[in-house]
Amino acid sequence: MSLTLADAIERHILALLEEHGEAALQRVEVARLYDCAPSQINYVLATRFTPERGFVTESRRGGGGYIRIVRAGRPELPQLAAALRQAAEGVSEAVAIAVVARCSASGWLGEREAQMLAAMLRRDVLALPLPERDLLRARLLAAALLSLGQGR
Amino acid sequence: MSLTLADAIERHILALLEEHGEAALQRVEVARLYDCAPSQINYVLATRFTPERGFVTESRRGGGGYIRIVRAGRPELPQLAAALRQAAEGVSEAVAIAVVARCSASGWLGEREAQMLAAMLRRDVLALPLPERDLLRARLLAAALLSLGQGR
DNA sequence: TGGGTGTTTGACCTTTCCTGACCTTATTAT
DNA sequence: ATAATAAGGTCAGGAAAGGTCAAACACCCA
Repeated sequence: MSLTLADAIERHILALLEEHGEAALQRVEVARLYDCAPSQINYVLATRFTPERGFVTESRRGGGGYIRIVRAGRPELPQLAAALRQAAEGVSEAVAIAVVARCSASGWLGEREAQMLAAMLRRDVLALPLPERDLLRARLLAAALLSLGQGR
Repeated sequence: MSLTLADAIERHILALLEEHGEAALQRVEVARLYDCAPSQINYVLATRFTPERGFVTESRRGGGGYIRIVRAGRPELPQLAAALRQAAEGVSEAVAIAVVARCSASGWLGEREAQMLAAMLRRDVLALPLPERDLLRARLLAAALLSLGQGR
């Protein structure tokens, strides 16, 4: 049960989250603190603070750059979104419309939100050849539902 | 999170806008106030007070010169959508976010709708190679805004 | 022992910020 | 008129972040 560097950094970030409700950090600083390559921070974010696990990250480059991690709120929608993301075969237009309709009916999506989503997920808007199109649609739907899970 | 010089100047201008409905300033004065190069003001204007974000700037050179910044009126959704669709180069993530923010600020998009759109238009969600990615983003954004324009 | 999974690094890239040298335009003094 | 002066504009370039990706490494476990 060796504590890897990645684990240590994960705890570091979790502690910050616990204490302040959000974790704001500078990549180089954390890297220096743990004496590792800066890209190691990206690895930790990519493997542990993913949307599937209920985290949202935001960052800015350049002078005064930063990385911010926050917890996503309600668990139900993110789970639905995670399921969608794992739909490796992608999501057809018909299925997507059905999902949107169900979310709308149950109150998760407003009338306008549902309409907007449906418009964006159309075949002719995505306009990609078929294996990729359904995959993209799945990613879009997942991103949309996930984003709602984080309140605000 | 470090406030950069550009951020500080942005706030300065926003405060003026908030207070007087417009911001009229002299480039050298502001530069002196923040102890920076005058061209820094142009940088702030070029990156933050753009048409995409709903600002209009006007200026005059020579003696008695000035810079004036005002908020633009409410954008017309169908026209915005048409412009987006015809953007031959596509739409970068930065521009897309700016457009969404502007529509949100002007009341066309609700908070949740803006959040959802921003999440869907991210690079890593679209996940396509670069010429196509920006084109797809343009189509998605246009479809979304247009769908709302229809409902009126 | 060999293959798979997860970790770590380093080289290279993109974005953002900020300045300084040089240019253009308007006003004012001669 | 012309020259001096007083604005603002442009652009290239350097510095300061964070991002990406492939390759090397490490640790299981059949």
